[in-house]
Amino acid sequence: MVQSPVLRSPVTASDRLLLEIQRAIVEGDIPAGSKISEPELARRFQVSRAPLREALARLERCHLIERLPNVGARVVTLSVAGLLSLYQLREELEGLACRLAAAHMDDQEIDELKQLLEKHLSTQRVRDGESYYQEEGDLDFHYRVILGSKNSYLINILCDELYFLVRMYRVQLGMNGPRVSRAFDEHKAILNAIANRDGELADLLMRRHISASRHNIELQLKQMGT
Amino acid sequence: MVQSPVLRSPVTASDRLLLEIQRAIVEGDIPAGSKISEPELARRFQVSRAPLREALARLERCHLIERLPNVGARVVTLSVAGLLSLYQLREELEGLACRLAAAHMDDQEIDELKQLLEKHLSTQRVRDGESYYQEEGDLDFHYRVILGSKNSYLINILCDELYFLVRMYRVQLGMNGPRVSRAFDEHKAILNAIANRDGELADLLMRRHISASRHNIELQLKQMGT
DNA sequence: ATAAGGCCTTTTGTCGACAATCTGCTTGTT
DNA sequence: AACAAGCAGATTGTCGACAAAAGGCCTTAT
Repeated sequence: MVQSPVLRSPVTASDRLLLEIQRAIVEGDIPAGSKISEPELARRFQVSRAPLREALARLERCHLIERLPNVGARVVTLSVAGLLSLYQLREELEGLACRLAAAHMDDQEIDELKQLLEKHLSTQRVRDGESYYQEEGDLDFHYRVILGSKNSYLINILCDELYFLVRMYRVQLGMNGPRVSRAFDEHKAILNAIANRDGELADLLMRRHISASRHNIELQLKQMGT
Repeated sequence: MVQSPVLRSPVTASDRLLLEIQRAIVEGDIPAGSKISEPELARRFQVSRAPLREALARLERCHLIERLPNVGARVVTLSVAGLLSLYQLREELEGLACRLAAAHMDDQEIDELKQLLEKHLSTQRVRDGESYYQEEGDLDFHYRVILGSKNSYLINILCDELYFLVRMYRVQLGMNGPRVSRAFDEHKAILNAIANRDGELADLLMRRHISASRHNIELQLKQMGT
């Protein structure tokens, strides 16, 4: 089984490029919707175009850029329609992941996940309402559950192909509302269901959790619009 | 909205390569599990390694090959576990696609799909039990429904990333049983549900349809094993 | 004034060669 | 005889340059 591209440490130049450009796009350092100039990026990162193009191919794979033949690449634009499509998928896929995780995670993995949540709780109390938790911690929990499904295709789609786009929406729309503590409780409920081997319940709770998260971002979007 | 890589006619050398190698792998012309030699393929298709590597990157994207840094690419191996994972996902995703299609397909699209089924029926009657229907026609129906969902991420995952692997399993395990006519009836029932705007029912029927198809292939696999 | 057409510049796609890394074998040692 | 170290061959990753295509700009005709 091949390891996830995002987890393995960068061994090659294009690996390093991928991580750097990924971060730059997610953080908005390279603005959404902007054209990508291969010569410019090659100069900026001090590499030839060969590894750069390899990295661009992988960026396309995680939906951060769009390429047209003989025209070039462009950073994706964020939209309400895109957000809805994305979260629609996440609801379905992460729901499935929960059902599978309840069946396939062993007791040790569940224990480790419990400990992770406890760590989140303390972190959250120390710097309550901090966006760090929302950005990394939340996704970390989801990450673990997805890995627990043991379905390699599901893992690949969620962790490699959609993960960064989700982060991009969150970062660029400034997710830092009061949903943090609520999200934590929801995580705990989901994990309980998994620990009880109640896949159906975990599925349902995860769908609600993601649905609530989507609502939250939609609100943020409309708030910005007015 | 960027057009599907598999639909657009090949404009560049790597496009052409992708199609040719895709076919070769799906049909077993390049055997499952075999190592991919870049120099060899480059000679075989009369191109340099640059477009070849571009094509390989896209082949990895649709799960037909697996690459390791500094080691190279290898055609995927087919396994029961892989098949189950794949069909698990399809059930979920194509179920969702049906629900969305019932909501988003317009009357004209539904009419066209009805005509497609009629065409399948006549084709099936003429050369009944032919594998052509099973290979192309069935996937064609699924294809249309997926496109009808209007969810670009869902379309991308199913039509670009999983489609060819599904075909590979079917072709290499020789799907040509008596399921053909039954599958046709199931398609008709699904389409009816969509036409009636009954997304829930379409979802349920599609899940059953795929589940039955999975059972069929599993049977074939076990039959080969004994 | 506007629209069509052709040039020019820039960008993308492809090529062949070089550098870095891995694989398998030989060789030497315990 | 078994195992480790090192070497040779081949393969992958990267580079710089060339070819082909797209987009912009100017000219020209209506």
